[in-house]
Amino acid sequence: MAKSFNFQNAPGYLIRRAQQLAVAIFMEETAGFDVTPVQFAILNALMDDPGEDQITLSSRVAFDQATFGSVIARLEAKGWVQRQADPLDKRRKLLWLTDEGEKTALQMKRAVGQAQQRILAPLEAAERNQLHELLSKLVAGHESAKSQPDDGL
Amino acid sequence: MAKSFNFQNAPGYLIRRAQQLAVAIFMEETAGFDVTPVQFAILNALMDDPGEDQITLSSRVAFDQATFGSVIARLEAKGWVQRQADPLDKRRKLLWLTDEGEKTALQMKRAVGQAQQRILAPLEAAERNQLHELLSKLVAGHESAKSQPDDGL
DNA sequence: GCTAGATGATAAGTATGCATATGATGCGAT
DNA sequence: ATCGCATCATATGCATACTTATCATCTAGC
Repeated sequence: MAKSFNFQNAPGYLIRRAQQLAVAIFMEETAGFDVTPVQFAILNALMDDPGEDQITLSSRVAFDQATFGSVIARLEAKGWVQRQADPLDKRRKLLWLTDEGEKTALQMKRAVGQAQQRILAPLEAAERNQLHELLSKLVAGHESAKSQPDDGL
Repeated sequence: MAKSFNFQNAPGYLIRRAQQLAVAIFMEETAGFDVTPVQFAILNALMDDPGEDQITLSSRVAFDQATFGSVIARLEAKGWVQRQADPLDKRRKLLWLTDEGEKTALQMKRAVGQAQQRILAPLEAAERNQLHELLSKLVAGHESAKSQPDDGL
């Protein structure tokens, strides 16, 4: 019937829609904190690894380094993150959570957890596990393919 | 171990990563066409429904209307889309593919199809179907929740 | 017909997301 | 020690995404 590509069934389209939903739900649940998914991921990663440099941290949260600086600047402006030059390598800037940043991040955890629940709400428990495994496999597969140029396709 | 939320296992994080991968693969496969996933979706939708107005079309491709105008402007600048005021309702601008736009969109189809294949490459055939169904259910579930309970679809 | 509210489109502002370039710095080889 | 190259951070530019506001136009209700 349609001479066009049925984009609504394409995985790329479904993934984009899922991403829209996930972000919208995250923003709803964390309304009042003035935080975005990426900003929370950064705060969270900094809780586990304080003093990390921007490059290392940006790769940990799968974020491009170009935008990363401006995101950090916003977190710094909110008083949640501190930036400090590495005395051993002046190219680097190391990052720490402020006390305020850590306190706020911990307060957000409940809302973020509820957002993750709400994202999966339309699925049964078994289906949630399935989706998690499939997405993990998908992401992991492409990540290993990226690092191995001749992985045999 | 970690006092932080394990964001790398959160569905929101996995969906964001999947979206990054999907867009990157799309751009690789369609390199040379100078097109983005959203732009292709618009061209594609216009093939099926020529003469649609921007609001209707933006909801069909799940795109916010504010950005939609600028995307259309880029497609217009490339000579792929024509915009024309609706004589029956001067608020509306109706959209058509140009001959060039239609020709190019058809040429892109193969590359887009290959991108979709590559996105799913890490999964087995059965898993691809599973993922498709789970994402469809997820998206559909949130869409019905968003609309009125008695909207009858 | 006239006006109040709804609707289509655009504008402005913020925040990713990515590619490329640039400057500062570190490091290895000579 | 210095030169060449790699690395970290930043800057620039484009393209989504979303929110709110504004303007023009349409339509309903009277």
